[in-house]
Amino acid sequence: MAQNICPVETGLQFLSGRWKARILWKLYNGTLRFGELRRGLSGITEKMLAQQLKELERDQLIIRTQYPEMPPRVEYSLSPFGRSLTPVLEALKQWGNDNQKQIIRLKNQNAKLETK
Amino acid sequence: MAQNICPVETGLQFLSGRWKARILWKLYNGTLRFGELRRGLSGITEKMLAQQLKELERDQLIIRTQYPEMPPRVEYSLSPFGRSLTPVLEALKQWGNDNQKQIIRLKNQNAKLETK
DNA sequence: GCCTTTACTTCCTTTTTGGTAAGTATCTGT
DNA sequence: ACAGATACTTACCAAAAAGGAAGTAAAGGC
Repeated sequence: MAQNICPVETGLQFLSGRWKARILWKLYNGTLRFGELRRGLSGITEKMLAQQLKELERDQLIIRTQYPEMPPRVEYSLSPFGRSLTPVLEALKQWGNDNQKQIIRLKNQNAKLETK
Repeated sequence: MAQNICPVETGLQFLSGRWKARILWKLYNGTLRFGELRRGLSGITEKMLAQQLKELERDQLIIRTQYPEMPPRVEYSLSPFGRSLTPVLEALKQWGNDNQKQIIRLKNQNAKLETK
C-alpha cells in the first residue's frame, strides 16, 4: 500500500482486487467458514480465497477464529472496523441498483467495441 | 469487464485502477483541462492519464470537450452519470476521515511486516 | 526556419494480480 | 491401512495493469 493523499483512494485500497468486496459482502450476513465462503463465491480458488482472507485479516477488517477440532474448522466474521465500511458498500449497492439499465447498456456497448 | 452478479462489485469496476477515483474526485470541483489534471495528480504520467480518461469517457462518467484551437485545448467534466457516483465517493471520503488514525496505524504496521 | 505549447500516441519493460495443479497436516470412520 | 474431510500452502505460469521514454501534429511567435 503506497503513500496516498486522496481521501477517496484510501478506502478503495482496502477493497482492491477481484474478491475483497465480494468476501466482505458475504460476511455482512454473518459468520462463515472457509468452505462456506468458497462455495458462496463462485469462481474463486482456494488459493485466492486464503490469500484474500489473510489480507483482510491483516487489515483488521475481519476476524479469524480457529477451533481445535479435526477436521479443522475456521470461521470468519466482520470486525467492527470491517462493519464501518457498511456505508461505502451500501452506497455501491444502491448505485448498482439505481443504474442497472445504464450499466448493462454500457457493458454490451463496451463488449462490442472490444470485438471490433 | 467480466460478468458479475455481486451488486457491490459492479460499482468498483468503474473505479478500478490506481487513478480513476482520484481523477473523478478532481473533476467534482469542476471542469479541468488535460494539463490541469496532470499537474493536479502528482505522480501520474501522461500515458496513464490519457488512458484512464479514455476509459472514463467510454464508461460515460466524464465528458470530453475539444476546442478547435491551436495549441489544442481539451476540457474534461463529469457527466450526470459520473455525478451519480457522488454518494459512493462521499462515503469513501467520510470513512477515510472517520478512520484516519486506524488507517495510519495499519499502514505503519503492515509496512513493518513487509520489511521483516 | 526553428522553437514552443498542448494533448496526446507508441513501443517496450516492469510490476502486480490472478489462476492452475498439486501437495500437506491431522483426525475420523471403515 | 486407507479414504475422506477441512483448511490451507507451494511452485509455477499467464494475463493485466502500470510506468518510462520518446515521438507526433499543428499553429503561432521570433
